[in-house]
Amino acid sequence: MSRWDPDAKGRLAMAARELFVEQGFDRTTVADIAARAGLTERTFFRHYADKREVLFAGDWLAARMTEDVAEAPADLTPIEIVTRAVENACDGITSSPDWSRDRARIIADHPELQERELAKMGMLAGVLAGGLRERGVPDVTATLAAELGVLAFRLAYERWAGGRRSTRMAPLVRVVLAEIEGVAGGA
Amino acid sequence: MSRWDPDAKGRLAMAARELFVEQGFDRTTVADIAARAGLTERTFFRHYADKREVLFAGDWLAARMTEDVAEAPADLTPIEIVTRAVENACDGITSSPDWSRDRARIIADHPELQERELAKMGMLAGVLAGGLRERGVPDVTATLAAELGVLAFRLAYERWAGGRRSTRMAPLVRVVLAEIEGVAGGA
DNA sequence: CTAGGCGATGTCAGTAACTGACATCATCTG
DNA sequence: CAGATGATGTCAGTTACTGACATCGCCTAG
Repeated sequence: MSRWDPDAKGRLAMAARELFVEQGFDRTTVADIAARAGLTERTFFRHYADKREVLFAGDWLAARMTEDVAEAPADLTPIEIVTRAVENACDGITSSPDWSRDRARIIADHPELQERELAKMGMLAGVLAGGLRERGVPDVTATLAAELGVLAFRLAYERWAGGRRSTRMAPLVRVVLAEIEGVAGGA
Repeated sequence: MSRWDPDAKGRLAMAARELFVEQGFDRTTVADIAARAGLTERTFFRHYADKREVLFAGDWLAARMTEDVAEAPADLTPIEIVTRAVENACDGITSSPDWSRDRARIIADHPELQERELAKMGMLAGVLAGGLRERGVPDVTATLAAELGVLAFRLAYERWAGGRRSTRMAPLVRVVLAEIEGVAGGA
C-alpha cells in the first residue's frame, strides 16, 4: 500500500475512517491519514478539498437522485418523484450499515461535521429541485418538494441510525412524510 | 477605539462586517479585524469561537424563540406556535434590513458560511422542538413542527433577501407554509 | 526501442486559523 | 492603599490548507 498502488483516494478514505474510529476525528491529523495510506499530506488535499470531506466522499447520492428524478414516470406528482428518489438513496446507504452507523456516530460527536452533513443535504435539495425544474415543475413547487424530501430523508436517517439494527430505512421516509403532512395541516 | 474601550465584542463584530463588505471574507484575516477594533487576534478568539462565528453572533434569535414558544396560548397547535415564533423572529431580522441584506450576500458567496448558517438553523430547530416538548408536545410532533417552521423561515429569508426592499418578511412565512402544505399533500 | 508527453505524486515553503500558558493592565472592593 | 478579579496582551506552538516546482511511472508516436 504505498505510493503508486491503485485507488489512492479510496485508501485515504479507508485510512481516515479507521483512524477516526480508533482515536477520534480531531486527534487524527491529515498527516496521520496520509501516512497510513502510504501517501503524503499534500496528496490528501489533491483528492479531498478538506479534512472533513473524506467522510462525505460520494457524489453517488446526488448522481443517483438526479437520475431517478429524470427517469420518473410522467404522471407522478413532484413530491412523489422526490420520495421515490429518496427511498432509493436509502438502499444505497443501508447497503453498508455498519459503516453508516459508525459514520453517524462520528458525525454526531463533532459539530463541524454536522455542519458539513447539513451542507450536503442542502446540496441534495438543490440537485433534486434542479431535476424537477428540468421536468417543467414550477420553481417554487420544485424547491419545496425537494426540501421536504430531504427533510424526510434526514429525519429517517436519524431514526434508522439510532434505532434497532433490523429496522429498514426506506419505509421510514414515507412514515416521516405522512407525519409532516399531519403536522403541517394542524395550523 | 482601543484596548480598554467598552464593548470589545461589538467592536469586533462591526470591524468584521466592514472588512467583509470592503474586501470579502477570505481576504480578511482575523488579525485585520482585531486591528481595526483596536484589539489583538487572541482577544478575537476569546469573544468568538472562530472567524465565521462573528457573522452569527446573536443568541437572541434562539432566546426570543424559546420565550415565544413558552408563552404561547395553550390552545394553539404546535405548528401555529412555531409559526408565530418564527414570524416574530422576522421582525428582529428586518429591523436592520441593510445589514441583513449585506450579510445574506456575504454568506451567499461563501460555502463555509452557508454551512454555518444551516447549522444555526438546525440549532433553532432544536430550540423550538425543545420548547414544544416542554409544553408536553410529543417528541415526533415537536421535531417535525420545529423543522417545518425553520424550513419556512429559511425559505422566507431567501425570498426576502433576494426580493424588493419594500417587501416585508414576516408574511412570507405563512405563504411558504401554505405552499408546503400544498406540496406535501400532493403525494 | 526510445523520446517525449502526461497524470499522479512528492517536496518545500508559506499563510492563517486556532490554542495554551503566562504576563499585564484597569477596575473594583475591602 | 493592597489585593482580588476580569479583560487583554504576548508568545510559542500546532495544524489545516495552498502554490510552485521537481520527480516518478506509464503510455504512445516515431
